[in-house]
Amino acid sequence: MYDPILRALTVLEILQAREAVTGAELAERLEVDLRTVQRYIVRLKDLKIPVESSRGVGGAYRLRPGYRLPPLLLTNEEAFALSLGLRALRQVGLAAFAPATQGALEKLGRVLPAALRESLRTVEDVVAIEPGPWVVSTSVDCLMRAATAIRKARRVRFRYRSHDGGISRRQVEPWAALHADGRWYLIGYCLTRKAPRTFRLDRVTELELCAERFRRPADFDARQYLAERLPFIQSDYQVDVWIDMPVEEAERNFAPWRIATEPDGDGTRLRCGRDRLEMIAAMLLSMGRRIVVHSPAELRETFRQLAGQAMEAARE
Amino acid sequence: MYDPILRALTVLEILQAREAVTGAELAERLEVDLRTVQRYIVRLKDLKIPVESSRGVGGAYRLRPGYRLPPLLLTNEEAFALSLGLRALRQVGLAAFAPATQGALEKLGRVLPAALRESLRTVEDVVAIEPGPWVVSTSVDCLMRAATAIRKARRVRFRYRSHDGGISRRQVEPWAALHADGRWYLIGYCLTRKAPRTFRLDRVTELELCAERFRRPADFDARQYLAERLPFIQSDYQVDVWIDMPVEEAERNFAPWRIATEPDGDGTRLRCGRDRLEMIAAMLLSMGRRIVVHSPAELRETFRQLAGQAMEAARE
DNA sequence: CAATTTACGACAGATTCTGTCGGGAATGCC
DNA sequence: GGCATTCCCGACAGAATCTGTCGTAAATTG
Repeated sequence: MYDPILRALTVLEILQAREAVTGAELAERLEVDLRTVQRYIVRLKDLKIPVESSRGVGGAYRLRPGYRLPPLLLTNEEAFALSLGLRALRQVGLAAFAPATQGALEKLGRVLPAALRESLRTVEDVVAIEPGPWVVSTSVDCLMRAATAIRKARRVRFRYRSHDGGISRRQVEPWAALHADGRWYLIGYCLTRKAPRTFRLDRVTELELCAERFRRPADFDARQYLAERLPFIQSDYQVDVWIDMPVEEAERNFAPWRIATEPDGDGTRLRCGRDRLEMIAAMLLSMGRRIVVHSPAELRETFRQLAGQAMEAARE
Repeated sequence: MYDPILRALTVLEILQAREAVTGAELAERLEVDLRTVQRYIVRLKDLKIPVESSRGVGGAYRLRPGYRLPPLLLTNEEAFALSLGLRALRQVGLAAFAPATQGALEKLGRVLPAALRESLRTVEDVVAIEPGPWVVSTSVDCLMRAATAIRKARRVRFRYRSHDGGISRRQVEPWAALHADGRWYLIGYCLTRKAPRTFRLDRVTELELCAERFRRPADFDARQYLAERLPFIQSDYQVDVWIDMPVEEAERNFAPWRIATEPDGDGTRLRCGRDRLEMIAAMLLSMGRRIVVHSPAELRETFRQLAGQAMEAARE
């Protein structure tokens, strides 16, 4: 065989695959004379390929360490975003990703040029992100499985702890995974309850993918669905009050807090589920508007108590 | 120049660097005839290098996608974390990073094996993150400059819009950048005011690095500092009340909301800055504990009003 | 010091490379 | 359908590189 181009590329290939290789080994592999091998080495060196060589006993040729992996071509901003993004995972309750984020950062650092490695280090050393106190920790594995099931349109089954502590087994056709207000939610059709349901992923355990597939409802908008359902997530009380406030203003004030709004005369009807009434009552008071309680009856009692406390505080 | 090995490697190099390249361009670059270029292409194909070619208008040579860059060795979890992290940037007010995150995702996709590319796509297609309504948008450029200045211990100067709307120019020795409660803060020594200061990055414009360097205070703990200062950030009122609640419980309830706590007899002294008193008054009421107002005087009036409103709501 | 490995110039015969020429296929646009 | 543009390919003869052999040398290790 007499093919110089092929041989040159073969030498390069062998050098990338082996830690070290002797001239004799290359000669045998290429079926050429040792002198010819030496010439190929010189050719590669001429071509700026960093071949290193050592003489004497144990002597051999090597490629300069790291040469085998070329750089990943990211911009400075992209590198910054990747690094900061890994940090921001704590903000969505996924601090458990820490080992993976550390690993990813190290590996990225290995394939990026020095300048971009600097950006990674800047985020690492300088920037801090504090998750809010309402952020709930969620299993990384659980989220990843759920996301995969959604993508592959595969049913899932899991144990679910509802808000009152009861445990049940569910089988679900998962439609979407979404993070809001510090919690991860899984939305889908619950075959166990025969209705669409919203599950908090921090209450899900033993989530497994089933073999069965399903067809997702067409035009399903997860954000919209959750925005509508979230006010009524399982709670001890269903609150229903009227407030003397135009619906546009009410929307602005209440919708972000998962309180459903609906026009009602010249005011607004507010509805939501809550486990405790003090917070919602206090919040309504802070608006400084007239309020009419429709339900629950306990809410009137709560207001009576707040009134007493407020009078006392105002006195002293 | 007559050097076939060099030419073969040059063709390969150009193909890796360019999306597509015509025979004419290669011929010009290599200073050879078009026919020779065609032969080099055939040689590379013979050597199993996946060169693809198209004829006619817009015809050119390309390397098969993905061939140009070897795989980045990430685990599935790491790939998921990287992708989800980019999504989570919206949770810290950095939606403006969107072009960079898109670019980073595409580039990662190019260097990852198909299975991991699948993980990237899963996050892209399936997972949603909704930032809370209190999250404030912040300039990416501003944050990156600030972070760089901190790392290099370089002074910065910028225009600052304080909470009451006043504009001032500041020169600062930046110590830390930190995200909390939906906002980015820059902590440092303000040379203009001759004291440590905390700035909200969304109120900073025209931030530039200066040539001067500085020495950061030893053992500066940004988190600790911010936790202590945040309750008293510029506000219209400085609230000071006592609540009949043990300090441990008070810590649990109030510290997360940027309210400073301090033991006081068998209760707790609470202090914080606030622009409006209704919310803090309502929150205090919702604790159902006895309250004593130290300041401001207006807070007593606020409680009186809340009492009236609560009585009215309890009635009907 | 001996054995082992890399390093290199010179020479003549062997082999590849190159431009030119002529002919063809595929694609997109007017 | 015609035209312009791009890739595809065999044949030929002269130009250029490649190869093994030979002799000589440097560096390393035990």
